[in-house]
Amino acid sequence: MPQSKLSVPRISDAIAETLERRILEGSLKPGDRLPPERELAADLGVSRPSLREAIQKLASKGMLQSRQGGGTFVTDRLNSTFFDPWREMLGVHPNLREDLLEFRRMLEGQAAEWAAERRTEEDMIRLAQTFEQLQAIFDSDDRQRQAACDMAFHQAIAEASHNALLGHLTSTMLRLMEENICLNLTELGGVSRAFSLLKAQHAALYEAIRDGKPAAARAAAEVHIDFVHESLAQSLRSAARRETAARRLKGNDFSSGSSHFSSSSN
Amino acid sequence: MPQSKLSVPRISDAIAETLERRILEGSLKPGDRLPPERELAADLGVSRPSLREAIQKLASKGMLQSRQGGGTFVTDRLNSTFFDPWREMLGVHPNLREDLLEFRRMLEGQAAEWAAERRTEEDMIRLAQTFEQLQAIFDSDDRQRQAACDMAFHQAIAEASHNALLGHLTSTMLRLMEENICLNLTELGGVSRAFSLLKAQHAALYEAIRDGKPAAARAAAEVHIDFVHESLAQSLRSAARRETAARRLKGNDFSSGSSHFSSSSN
DNA sequence: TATGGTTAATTGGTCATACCAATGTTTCGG
DNA sequence: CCGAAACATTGGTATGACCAATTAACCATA
Repeated sequence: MPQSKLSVPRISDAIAETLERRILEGSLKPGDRLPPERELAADLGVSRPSLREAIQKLASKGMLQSRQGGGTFVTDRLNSTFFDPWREMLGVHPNLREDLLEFRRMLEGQAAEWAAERRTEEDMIRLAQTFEQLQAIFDSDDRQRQAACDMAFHQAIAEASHNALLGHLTSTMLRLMEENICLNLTELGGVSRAFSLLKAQHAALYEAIRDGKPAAARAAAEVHIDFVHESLAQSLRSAARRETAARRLKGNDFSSGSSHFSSSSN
Repeated sequence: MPQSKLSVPRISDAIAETLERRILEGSLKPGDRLPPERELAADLGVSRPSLREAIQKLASKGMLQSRQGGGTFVTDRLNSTFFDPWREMLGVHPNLREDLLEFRRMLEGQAAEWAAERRTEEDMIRLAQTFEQLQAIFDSDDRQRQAACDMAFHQAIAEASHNALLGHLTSTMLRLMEENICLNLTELGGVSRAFSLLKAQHAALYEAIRDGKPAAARAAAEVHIDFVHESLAQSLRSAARRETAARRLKGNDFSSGSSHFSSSSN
């Protein structure tokens, strides 16, 4: 039993590390097929379940992918996702996106309501600043800055609600949605009417808070989120359409073992 | 064309998804220990190796961690994303408790409303179980179990709302308030009338959800939290009085975990 | 020869069982 | 009351087997 090195820590971790190193070193190139599990397990001197656990680990990191009867392959996109669990889950479970937006609707509605009740002079100064920046930046094409200003505005509202929990959660949530916001703004970029709608919604929200009208503020916030929700859904649908179309064009190819670098990028 | 569908749903993936969902919804709280692998595998109707592969996946995502001989635990990393800083702050700034309760009012109100709209048969079964346990346990004197049942009841409502974020946050928040709940129940222990009030509130909440009345459910939840809020405030006041009196008699002592009202703004 | 279908080997997916090692609990002796 | 030893629990690893999907080889037919 050759268990000289891999014994004390978990074997599967050691295996995963070995494979990961081979991949990163280039010994296993993207698209390559690994040796059969039985053979590889024998080579490494471990049992097949242990090897499989290691493979599962790497597969869940997106570095490997297996096809039953086909083999296990090194994936070609190494870039993404070994980050925030929530972030990853948002990608994996699209229904969580719904939950998140629904949750955000509640959160921002409540924040707007309380902000309209409780905003101080200082709050109003900051709100006015972020609001004007937001309205101004929408005339540019810098989606990044637009998203940043949008987040700043909503964050200012949340803090004007003077509930620390609400402020903190809003901040966390906005960070979680940053990509979505950016995507959404990009998608809406072509539609100038959408932007004027957004500006109107922000204005309604701002004025309701400024004028101390809680119910109106909550309503404005909810209208805004509903609009975001709807347009985000449209963005995703059209993105899905594009992807389907692309897949239809591309067809399928694959070669065994040897180097075959046709185009096939994402 | 062989198949363009999913490449056969691997059962380890299904298991991982199940566990993941339970964690996100709060059924498995951070810090919880899962059942033993053999037992859990039997419960899920799968083999232990498959279960282990699923666990490895989640472990590599940082959601679980295992100790040989000890068990497998849900990481509190998810938890800390939202609340870790808050736990210690709550000790230092008691005024944050106000924010927390206010926030809880919103959260549980919304959860009750959605639960009344969306509860399934399974939800109702679990709700009925936890509800009956809760009503029964209030005749005993075991504050720990009372608090546990109370939390289980509210958690069941949150999960019946079918919003993963709401479920997870409720779970986290309840854990954060566990001490308060215990303290509050102890304080109310002498007042038998208070307990009957609590039972009535729980009953109203349960029945509103059962009968599918969202507005009534939200109202019942808010009434309940308002009552908790008020009695908790009284508890803290009387505790503070006792402490003051004790200090006057004894000089110094470190009372365990009691509240020191420091100034602190905001 | 070329094409289509069938067969057989390869390979990942799942399961059952056994044993080892670390941990936690109980019990017993001091 | 305390500490150490015995025991039970639980995750870690290994072996072997069988199933299902894929791939490649083969053969029959046009």
